[in-house]
Amino acid sequence: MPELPEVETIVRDLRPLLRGRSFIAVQSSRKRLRSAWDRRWNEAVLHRQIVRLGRRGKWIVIDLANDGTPMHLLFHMGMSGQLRVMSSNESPARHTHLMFTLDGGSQQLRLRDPRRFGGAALLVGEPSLADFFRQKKLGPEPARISPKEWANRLSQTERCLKAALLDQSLVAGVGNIYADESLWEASLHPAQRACDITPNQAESLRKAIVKVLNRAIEAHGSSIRDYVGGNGEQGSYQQEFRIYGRDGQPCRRCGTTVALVRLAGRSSHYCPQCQGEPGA
DNA sequence: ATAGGCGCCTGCTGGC
DNA sequence: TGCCAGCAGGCGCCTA
Repeated sequence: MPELPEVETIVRDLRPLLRGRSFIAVQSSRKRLRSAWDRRWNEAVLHRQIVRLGRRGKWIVIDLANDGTPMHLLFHMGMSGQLRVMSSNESPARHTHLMFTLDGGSQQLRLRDPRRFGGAALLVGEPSLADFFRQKKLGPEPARISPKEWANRLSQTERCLKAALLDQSLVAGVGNIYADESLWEASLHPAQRACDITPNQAESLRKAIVKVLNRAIEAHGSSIRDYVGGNGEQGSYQQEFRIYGRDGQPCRRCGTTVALVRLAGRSSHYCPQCQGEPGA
């Protein structure tokens, strides 16, 4: 589930709750996560000050103090992940896989992930954080990419726009919801070949992505099923969807019935009128 | 080398 | 009412 706006919301929620604090105990379940947690890390993260919380693509990055050697605690939410600070008294919800008890003992940072497509990792020293993301082939942040580089990246793939936007190596953080929302915003058809669009279209798409992601962050993300922020609260951007999940309903721009197709193995919603047909 | 398909998991929904 | 197929916000591996 969580795409860039949801992950950013989790980070913003957790930052004031975690910064400056440390873990005094870690409990891990035996269920294997896609990004598997090594039980030896339970000990390694203890008693280190949490220095910084950030985000890269859909990854949450927590820096721990470690005498000059970098130590990064990473989380990925997959499709159904939740990362929240909760009271230690609260009994863990089903599918809670990691629990980090905070100093003082009364609160815990908990990772819950029913589908287990997410996970966590600890990077100590080398490989560096940059190497980790290089190995993952993680592309640039949408807000940082230059118009020129963006147009260049799109021009180099024959895949359809929808598949290109979902490719984390082309641009980091966009998932199925915000790909559809951005393509609608830019009036571009999801099946259009990325290399076929004009420089002007590429630029309007870049702006649309940044605009949609920023609006979603302001709304604390989209809560469809599982998603909640780092404080357990739901987002509200699902109320502002222009196209995602609206198949069969009238387009908010022109009233034409919103269509649903399958592209890159994912459901893709678009308006046949104002997003045109590819090549048309 | 690139692009598409499948599998990994659990839970919920809709149709029969 | 109950069952089961199909589908869900992601991503890595395999194949053509």
